[in-house]
Amino acid sequence: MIRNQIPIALTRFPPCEKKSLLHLKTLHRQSHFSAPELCQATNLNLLPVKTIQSPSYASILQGLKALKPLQQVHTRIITSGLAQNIFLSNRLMNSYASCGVLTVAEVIFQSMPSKNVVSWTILISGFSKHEHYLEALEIFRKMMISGVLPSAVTLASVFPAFVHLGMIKIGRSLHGFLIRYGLEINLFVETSLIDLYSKFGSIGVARKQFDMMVEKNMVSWNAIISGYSYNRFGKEAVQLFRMMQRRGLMADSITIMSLLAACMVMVCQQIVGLIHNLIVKNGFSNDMLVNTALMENYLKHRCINDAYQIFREELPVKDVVAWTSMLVGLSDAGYGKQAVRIFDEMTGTSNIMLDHVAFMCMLSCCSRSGALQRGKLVHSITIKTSFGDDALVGSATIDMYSNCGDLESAEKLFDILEEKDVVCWNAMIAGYGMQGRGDDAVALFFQMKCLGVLPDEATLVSILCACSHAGMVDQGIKIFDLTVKESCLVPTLQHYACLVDLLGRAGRLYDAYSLIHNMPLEPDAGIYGVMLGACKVRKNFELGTIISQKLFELDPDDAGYYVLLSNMYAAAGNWEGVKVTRVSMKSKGLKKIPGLSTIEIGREVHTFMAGDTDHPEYPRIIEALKRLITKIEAAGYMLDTRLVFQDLPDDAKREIILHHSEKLAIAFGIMNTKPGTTIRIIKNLRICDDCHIASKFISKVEGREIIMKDANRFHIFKDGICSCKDYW
DNA sequence: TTAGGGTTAG
Repeated sequence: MIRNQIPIALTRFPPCEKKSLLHLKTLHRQSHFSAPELCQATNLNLLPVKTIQSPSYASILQGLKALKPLQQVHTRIITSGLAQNIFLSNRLMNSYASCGVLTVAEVIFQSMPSKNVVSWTILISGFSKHEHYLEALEIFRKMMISGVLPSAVTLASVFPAFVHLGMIKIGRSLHGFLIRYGLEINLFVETSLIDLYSKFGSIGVARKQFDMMVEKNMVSWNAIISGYSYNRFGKEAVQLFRMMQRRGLMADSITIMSLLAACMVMVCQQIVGLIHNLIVKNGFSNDMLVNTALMENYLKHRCINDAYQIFREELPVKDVVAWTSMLVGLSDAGYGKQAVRIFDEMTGTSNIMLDHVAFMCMLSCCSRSGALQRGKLVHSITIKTSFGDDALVGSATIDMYSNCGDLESAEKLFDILEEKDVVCWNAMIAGYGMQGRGDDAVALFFQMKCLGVLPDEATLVSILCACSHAGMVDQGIKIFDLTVKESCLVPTLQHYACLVDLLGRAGRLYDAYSLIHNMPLEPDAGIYGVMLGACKVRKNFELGTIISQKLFELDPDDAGYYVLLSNMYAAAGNWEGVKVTRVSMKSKGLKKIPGLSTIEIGREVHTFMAGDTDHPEYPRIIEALKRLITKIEAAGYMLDTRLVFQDLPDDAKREIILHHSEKLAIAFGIMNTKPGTTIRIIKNLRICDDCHIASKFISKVEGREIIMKDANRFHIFKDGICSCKDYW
C-alpha cells in the first residue's frame, strides 16, 4: 500500500528536494523499498546539483546496498564538492563495505583528511564481516597506534576477528582494556565477549558474563546456548534454552541450529524429535540450514528414514553442504551402499557446485572404504576443476591413494604438489607405514623435518606405527624421544599405545609392560588392549591373562577383548578358559564384531561376511572357492584346524575356515577380473592366520597380486610371499 | 554481537 504512494509523493514535492527526500526516507522505512528503487524514485540526475545537501545524501546512503546506484550517488557527491565531508565519507565507506567492495571503502578512508573513531570502526567492521580478519586486525592496530580510542562498537567488531584467528591472549587483554575504560556496559560488546570466551573454551567465564548482563536480547541467549553446544555441553545448552523459553522468548533459526548442534554431542534421540516439532511450530520447515542440521542429527542417531525424508522432501533445493552432510552422515553411520548412491549423484550431475570440503569428504569416504576407482574419479574431477592445487584436497587425495594401497599414485601426487601441509606428509608417511616400508617412512619423516615442517600428533602416531610394522624398535624409540625433546609436542595415550605396540610386537613384552607402569599418563583400556594383542601374537598366555583382568576392570563392555582372550586360550588348548570367557561375554549381552571383507569390482563394492549366504552369486562363489582350495592344496597348502578357536569336530572347523570372508572375497575377485589383474581387498579386522597362508598360495598358483588391507596394515601377496614377511 | 558440511592415525 505504502509502496504505491512513492511516485505520488514525488509529484507532490517536485522542487523542494529536502522535504521530499525526508518524506521518502520515512516512506522507505515503512515500505522496505529496495535501494535501487528508492534511488530511482529520488530521480537524482534530474535535480540540479546544488539543490541536494549533505543530510539528504546521508539519508539516501543509509539504505543503499546496491553497487550501481551507490556509484551514481558517489559521483554526485564528488561533483557537489561534498567529498571532504567526514559524515558523508563514513556513510559512503559503510555502503561500499556492505556491498563487499572493500577496496573502494579503503580508498575513501585513505583520502579522508580527518578520520574519527566511526571511520576506523566502519572499515574494521567491513573487513571483519567479510572474513578478512587479518586485515581487520591490522587496521585496528594502526588505529591504536594513531592514538584513537576505540569505542564499544569498534571492540564488538574486532572481537570476532580475534575469535576466528584464535588469538586468545589479545582478546582477553582487550577485555581488560574494556573494563578500564568502562566500555563493557554495551549489549553488543557483552555478547561478543560471550562468544569470545566460549570459543576459547572458557565456557564458565562466558556464563558469568551472560549472568552479569542487565539487558539481554535474543542474540545474547543464542550466543550462550551456542557456546555450550560448541564446548560439547549439550545438556546445559538445552537447559538454557528452556530458561529462555520461560522468559517468554521464541526460538529463532539460530537458536534451533545451536540446539541441533547440541544434540549432535548428546546420545538422546528424543530431543531431536522435540526440536523437529519446534521447527514445524515456529515455521522453520523451509529453512535449508535448519533442515540440513536436522538431517545430520537423524543420521547421527541412525534414524535413516527420517534423514531421507528431509533430504528428499523437505530440501527441494539442496546446496553442496546438504549433499556433503548426507554423504558423510551415511558413511559414518555405516550405510556404505546408500553413501555410494549419494556419491554417484554428486559426481554424476553438474547441478552441484562441489567445493573443497565436498571433495575432501568424498575422498575420505573412498579412503575409508578402499574404493580406489571412485577415488580416482574424484581426483580427475579435482584436476579439471583446479581444486587439485588445493593443499587440503591434495592431502585428502594422497590419503585416499595411501589407504587404497596405491602408493605409486600417492607418491606421484606427493612429488608434484607444490603446497604440502603437515597432513600431506602424514598421509604419505602413514602410507609407507601401512605397507611395512619403515625405511621410506623414516626417510620421509627426516626430510619433512629438514624442510621445516613441524610434526604434529598424527605425524608421531604414523611414524611410530611405521616403525612398529617394520620391526624397527630402536629407531622408533629414538624418534619418539627426539620429537618430544625438540618440539612442544606432549605425548598422548595414543603415542604410548604405539610404543607399547612397537615393543610388544617385537617380542619385548616385559619392556612394554614396564613402560605401561612407568609412563606419565594413567593407562587406559586401549593401551592394555594393545598389550593383550601382543601377548596373543607372542603366545605369552600367562601375561595375557593378567592383562585381560586389568582390561575387564577398565572396559568390561568391549567384545573385542573377550574374543582376543578366548582365542588366546584356544590357541593354548585351554577349552575351559574359552568356555568361561564365551559364557561371560554372552551373559553381558556382548557380540563379536563380524569380520567383513570388501572388494570393488568395476564401480560396485561387494561386502562378504563369514558364513553369509546373501550374495546373489553365492553358490558360484563357493564352487570357485572349492576349486581354488584344491589347487593350492596340491601346491602344499595345509588347512590348520587349530586356528578355529571353538571346540568343534574337525569337519565343522574346516567348513568355518573355508568360508572366511577374506577367502570368499578373493574367490569372487578371481571370478570377476581378467587373469593377472591385481585383487584389492579390505578387511575390517586383523587377517586370520590361515587366510594369510592361503593368500600366499593363491597369489602363486593364480599368478595374481593380492593387496589386502586389514585393521592394522597392508599385506601384499605376490609369488607366494607376503610383504609383511609374516611379521604383523 | 549469535548459526550449517572439514583431510591425517587407531
